[in-house]
Amino acid sequence: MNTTPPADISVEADECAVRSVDTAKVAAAKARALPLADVERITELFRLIGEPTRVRLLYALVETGEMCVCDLAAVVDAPETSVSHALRLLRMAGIVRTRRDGRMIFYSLTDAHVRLLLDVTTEHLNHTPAQ
Amino acid sequence: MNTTPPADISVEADECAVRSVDTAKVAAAKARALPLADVERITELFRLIGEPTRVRLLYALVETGEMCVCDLAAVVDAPETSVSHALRLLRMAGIVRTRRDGRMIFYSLTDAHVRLLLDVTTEHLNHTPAQ
DNA sequence: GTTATATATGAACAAATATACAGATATATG
DNA sequence: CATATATCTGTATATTTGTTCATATATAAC
Repeated sequence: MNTTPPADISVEADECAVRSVDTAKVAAAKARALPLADVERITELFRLIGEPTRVRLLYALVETGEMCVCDLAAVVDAPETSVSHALRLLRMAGIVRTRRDGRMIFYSLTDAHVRLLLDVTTEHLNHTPAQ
Repeated sequence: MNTTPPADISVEADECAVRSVDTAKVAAAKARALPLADVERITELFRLIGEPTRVRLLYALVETGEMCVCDLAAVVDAPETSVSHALRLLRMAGIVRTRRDGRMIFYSLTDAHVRLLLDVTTEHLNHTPAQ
């Protein structure tokens, strides 16, 4: 390995001199890095799922297909206003969609993507005891 | 309030009376709901991935296998202290693991789970134009 | 031993975010 | 029309969280 190569140390010409040890590896990682736009979309998706109430709302939709706001509020035992705010974030991100029927608005998952993410993760947790 | 319940409306006996429209669906969703411990673990995982620097760090590890802190800092162009803090969160959650070699500490993904999550999502984004 | 390097840790501060309350909108019903 | 219901929206606040700076630890080299 590159355990003792002081010959490999380099200083980049950026504004804030960044040291790197394995220059080739750094260059390769930079070359294959995700475009910023992709990073933002991925981050936004995971950030939105990463909150307890929203996870439970999404999971309820996975299980039931679609539900109205007040029923979702009943499932997660939270005020309808809070649930409405949470659903709005998920809807604006394209994670859930809405269908109006009279006074009620039914929410459902936009596609199978989030369901897959949750399934993969719950499956993984079943095989990985909590640390 | 509870006088003459029109058909399906019900009021639960909880502390903060929660209305529900489709009682059966609510009951089913509650019955199939994730255990709280699972909700917490899933939430924590997605929350940790849901931040731009950490996404980029994880993606760099996906691409290169393992890297030391200063090289990771070079890749994401952030101060080494920030990267160290970010990596600590990922390590405490069991998402990455460390290997010491001399003065340097090499980080890598603990298992294929996060790689799968990122792959599934980037694949999905490729087929879903930004809204 | 001392010095230099690589990383970790603690604390403080600013920015982001979830939550709760009040009020607004939209639809249904009489 | 007026009233009730289901949901939404705006705002304020309290909590969370990322970042930065200073300091500490651990290893290596001298």
